[in-house]
Amino acid sequence: MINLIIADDHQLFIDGIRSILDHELGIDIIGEANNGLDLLKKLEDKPLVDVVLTDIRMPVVDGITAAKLIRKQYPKLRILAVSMYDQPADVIEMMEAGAQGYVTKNVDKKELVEAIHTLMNGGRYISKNLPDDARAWLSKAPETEKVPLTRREKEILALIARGRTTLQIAEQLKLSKHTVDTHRKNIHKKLGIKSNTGLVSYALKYL
Amino acid sequence: MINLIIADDHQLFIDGIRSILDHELGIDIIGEANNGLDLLKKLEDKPLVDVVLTDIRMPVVDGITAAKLIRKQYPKLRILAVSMYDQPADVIEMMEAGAQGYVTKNVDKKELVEAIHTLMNGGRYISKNLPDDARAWLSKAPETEKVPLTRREKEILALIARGRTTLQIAEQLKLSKHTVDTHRKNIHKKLGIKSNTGLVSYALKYL
DNA sequence: CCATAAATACCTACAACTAGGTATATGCTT
DNA sequence: AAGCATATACCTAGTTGTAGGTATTTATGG
Repeated sequence: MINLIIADDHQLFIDGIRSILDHELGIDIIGEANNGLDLLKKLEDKPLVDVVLTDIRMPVVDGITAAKLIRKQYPKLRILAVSMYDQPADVIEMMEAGAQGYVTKNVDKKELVEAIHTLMNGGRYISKNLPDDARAWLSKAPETEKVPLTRREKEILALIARGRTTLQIAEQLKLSKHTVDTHRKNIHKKLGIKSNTGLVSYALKYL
Repeated sequence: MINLIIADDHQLFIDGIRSILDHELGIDIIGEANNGLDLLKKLEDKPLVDVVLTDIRMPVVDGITAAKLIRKQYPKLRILAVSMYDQPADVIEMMEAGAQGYVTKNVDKKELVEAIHTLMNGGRYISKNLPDDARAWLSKAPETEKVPLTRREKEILALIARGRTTLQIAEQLKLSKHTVDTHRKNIHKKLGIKSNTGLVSYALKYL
């Protein structure tokens, strides 16, 4: 089940997306927001969100700014921009801000669902009707899954993956157990993983 | 560091092995026993043993019987038979009982150390001076790392590897949390792994 | 049918992890 | 110099895991 949240300043558009995705198996709309700030607030409450579907121009906090903040706070979250604008500059700005996908508001249901699934599978998506200049961004920007862990955090993650306990890591690195604990909590938060067992599978795959 | 324990009813032989391995870097003799029963008792106290070096004919409980029991209780333990007998029947019986290696008592230090290291690296070893009939067993018996986990245990291991907690697993399988707990402890014991993080890496590799 | 293996469930005690804070020092960057 | 990220350390509270038991019921193999 893919949990998503929609942010757009036009309620009618949100309702439209709802009616389109409502009967789509495996996709569940678990929240909506009318601007970027509202979106960020909603994300705090909902730990289960997988994908954010957002407009790029919104009041209070725009979608691009929101994307940048989301990228930092919830790096595991997938961001799909849905916009009226098809200027390459907009697309590129939004993708650089941290979105993994960009579709215009006139895509059909099939392409929207395809984009969502592509994102969930770790891919990126720019809708087919966008100018080549925009779509070219996909090949220009290397698909580096930026793991925003610091050096220390990576070091500690590696030790957790090798089965060390917090206390053992603290001894080995000559740190207080509190410090290691804090690092571990920060890793949990950054990766959106809530347990050490989850960290092990992550580390074995991506480290 | 490889921790090993020697079992032989001739103290002189044990002392001989000690003097041979004493200055071998990376190998530490942490115990000895004079019969199979004694060996099993020693193993209960010493959780760090990697390799058991054992005679096949011993009083009280013989080496073959001991090997069978060890195989069940400590599946991760490597058993190297060291025997005067070079009859293929003896070799095969001991290997079937669960030994991973078999050397005669007249191997030199070099071959003994080689055998130990081969076992530690997951391989099997039958000393070169043994009859071809005996050595042929290696190719006949498929090297299946028997994972002695039951169906239920594998099921639970898989769920642990997916990050589920004991309680979540209990709910999913409609069991008491105590039951899941017991299974988890049995898995720990069988695999010689002491933590769930360790189980995750094991499961991702071998399951 | 009997013995053993497998699966089930409970107990105690302690260790480790999870989740929410706060706070300070340091070094890099603008 | 101010701001930000990083690394460090501590607090409370509650949950989960680890390690040692015991014990009963349900297959299953001989």
